[in-house]
Amino acid sequence: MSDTEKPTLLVIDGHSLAFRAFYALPLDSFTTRDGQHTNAIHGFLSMLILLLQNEKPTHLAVAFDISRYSFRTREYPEYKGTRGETPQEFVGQVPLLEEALKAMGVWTVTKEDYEADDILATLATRGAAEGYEVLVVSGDRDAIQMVKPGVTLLYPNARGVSELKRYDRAAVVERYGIEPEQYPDIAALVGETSDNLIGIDKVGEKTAVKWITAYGSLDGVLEHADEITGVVGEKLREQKDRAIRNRKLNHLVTDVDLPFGPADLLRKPIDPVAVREVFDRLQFKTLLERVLKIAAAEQGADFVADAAPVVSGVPVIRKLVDEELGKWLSDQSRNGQNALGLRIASANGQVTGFGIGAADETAYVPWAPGRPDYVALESWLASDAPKVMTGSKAQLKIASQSGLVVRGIAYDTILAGWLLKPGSKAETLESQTEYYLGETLQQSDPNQLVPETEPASPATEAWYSLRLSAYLSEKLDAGSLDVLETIEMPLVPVLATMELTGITVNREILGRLTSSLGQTAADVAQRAFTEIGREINLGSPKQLQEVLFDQLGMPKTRSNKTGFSTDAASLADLQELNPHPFLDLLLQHRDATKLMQIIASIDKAVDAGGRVHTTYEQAGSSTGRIASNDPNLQNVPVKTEIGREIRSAFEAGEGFETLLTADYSQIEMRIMAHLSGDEGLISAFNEGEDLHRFVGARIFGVAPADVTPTMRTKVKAMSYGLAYGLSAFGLSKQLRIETSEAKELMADYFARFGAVREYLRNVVEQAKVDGYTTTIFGRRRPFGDLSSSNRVLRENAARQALNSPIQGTAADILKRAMIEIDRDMRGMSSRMLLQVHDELVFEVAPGELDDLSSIVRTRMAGAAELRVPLDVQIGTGPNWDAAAH
DNA sequence: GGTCGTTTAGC
DNA sequence: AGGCTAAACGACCT
Repeated sequence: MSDTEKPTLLVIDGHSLAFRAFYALPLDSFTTRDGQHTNAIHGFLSMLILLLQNEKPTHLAVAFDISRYSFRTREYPEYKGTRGETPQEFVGQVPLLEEALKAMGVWTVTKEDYEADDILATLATRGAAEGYEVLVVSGDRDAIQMVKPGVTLLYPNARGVSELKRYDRAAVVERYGIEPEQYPDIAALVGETSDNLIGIDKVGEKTAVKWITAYGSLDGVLEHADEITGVVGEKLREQKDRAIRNRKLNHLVTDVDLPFGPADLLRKPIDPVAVREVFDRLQFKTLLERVLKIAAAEQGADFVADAAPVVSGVPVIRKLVDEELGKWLSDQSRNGQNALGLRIASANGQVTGFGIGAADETAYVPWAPGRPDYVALESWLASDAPKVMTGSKAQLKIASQSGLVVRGIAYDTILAGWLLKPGSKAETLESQTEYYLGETLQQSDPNQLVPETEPASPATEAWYSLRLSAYLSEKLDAGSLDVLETIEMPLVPVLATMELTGITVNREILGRLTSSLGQTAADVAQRAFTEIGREINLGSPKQLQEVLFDQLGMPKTRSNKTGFSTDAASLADLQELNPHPFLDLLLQHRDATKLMQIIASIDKAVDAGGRVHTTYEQAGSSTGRIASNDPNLQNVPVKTEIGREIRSAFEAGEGFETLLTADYSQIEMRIMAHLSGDEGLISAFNEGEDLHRFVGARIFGVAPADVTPTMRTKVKAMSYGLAYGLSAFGLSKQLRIETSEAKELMADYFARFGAVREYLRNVVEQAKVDGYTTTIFGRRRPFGDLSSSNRVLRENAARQALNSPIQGTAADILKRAMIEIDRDMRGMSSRMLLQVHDELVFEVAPGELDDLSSIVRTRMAGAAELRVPLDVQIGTGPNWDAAAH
């Protein structure tokens, strides 16, 4: 803005514009994966962004109505009375819109007893008087009266809110044939349906304009009412009170008592971190980019993705040879007291160098195997001197493969960031630097042969890791920091070793299974095609729907986004209502192909040494669990006979005696017993009786010996379902019983185990107050939607909240056990291979079985002090299936 | 080639 | 209208 230009004040009627957007954009295309509708927010923000770009306002505010009641409804209760209930889908969007506006530095203003348009009129009047160029955005026609020199109205056209028509004085005259201040007089005569203001019968815009032009104002028209001839004249005289009332109500107040003036509405800077957070939640990608671009243009390049990197603060990189390095390391770390940032650089799986970051200095040491002068470096790496890394597990593995020992990894910013925000997308050093520090780290672009910009040095990266750790530690609460220090960090080398070790897989077994399954699949498919008289792709839900619902005319199943569900439960329902051989064949085909897929994913991961190496995702889940990928070894089939055959392909490696598996029995139920303090459940576990039998006996009022298998199945489903927030409806579906019976079952359960219900209720209540849940070891999971006005969202959040402490505590417990077991196994040749949520798999070296069994049992059982014992089942055998129990 | 939705394997 | 995952595939868009 140059000195000669006037400041621009932009004021927007929030509700009217958002509401217009709500009806202009299709609800379905603007809904997040969680079911939150966003069409009104999207429409509004995209309009706002255009305004920011085109109008470049210096001052900006969005006014909202507090409720639908104002001084107008007090004077005339029917005012706006024709408006139906505001749709819930809209109401739920308003708080989120306000959040987004806050993140964008936009003032939002309200005033009790007034409508947003009154605030706008007041600000417009004051703004024009104080020398602002005022732009008013409103979807309410009454806003026309605000137009005057210095005040322009931007009014959305019929198509939505993205195109705004400018009404200055001349445009109003051209469109309506009257001056802006005369508009309320016209509207008073004609009436306004949307406000439930009825006008004079037979008087439309044309007549009203003619009269006002002739007599100057509504008062003039009423004074000369006698002179107006014809039926309309009669109506005017008869109904003039309507016009007077309308005029009173459609007059916008221009002197609302506001605690702020135009000057106070100076725009605040856009907060890129907050904007990212809110827009991510809303799943607005394009809008996010547009906002960040505006932020870059307005606020400088500091924190914006495509902006130039900030280099000013990054210390100079020193290249030090060994003796100097040794001194430098000990100086910078104060003899290993202070943590230093570390980045292990590599190419093609080979270490190429080490970046080290201290507070004000950084160093880079290129590395090649076999060079003799790394004594100081290697001794520092192998020492307990604390090191801060970002993504330590992958780097540790590479170092390991290059024969380097790295110890003392005290902090990983990826894990810290995950504990702060579990469940968000996996972070990288680049994304964390940008998100938390607001700076851009140049990364090498693998798609560019000749890079335009030099990627950041590992030394710079190490320095950023160190800075990030300081920032994150400040953000983390004590409990999360404790989880980081005592669980997640010690687990890193344990997982790294497990990944490097891998597990032996017998490919012959897999091969045999694949060919037999392939045979079955082809066979079943042929028979299925015969049944329906044509060949389709059985894997295409779309083609299946055609066959099932069009060709075979079966009853429609549960609907989903692409039509009707064809999942196993739906097909089972169909089989009951409308038996057909095709259904069964289809299920068999699905079964066979699914197993083949799983086998293929394992088989193609077997390395030259006959072992598969999964990668554990330590910082990905929302609850604290570890995930396994590439291949996923946590979903290897087990429930069916063929599944167990697949498991039998996982064998003890050459030179090892046997596999050993150890798992917790009913750990989640035990945690629930502990957390709820339910005496009934606690005694069930303490007596060591079969849990479901014990609970069944209580619920059905019979002796434990008389609990039938049917009763046990029901109780088991019930118990497990509780920790997931299962409803009576869900239980009835699963057990294929009547909802009424499921309800009774739940009532009986809670009658006997009332503390469980009490606990589950409390978890959600407490989470609503705190905004997060906690495991018994202090791991947190945040929840924002527990008070959402959107029912689906709110109830989903409640179920997640009641499950999180249970699932999360179970995850904590096994992680703690793994750390202890790994420590106890030092010096042994046996190895920990796999983790499957409540199970560990080991490879046992000759002669170590007894020792290992005892270590595993002791450490797993002792990983937490609960009010019930932790029961550990151990089994051994030549393969994973045989070692199961 | 990327993203979304559906389905299904495990806990 | 049951929590947490990974993966494959089809469908659709660019």
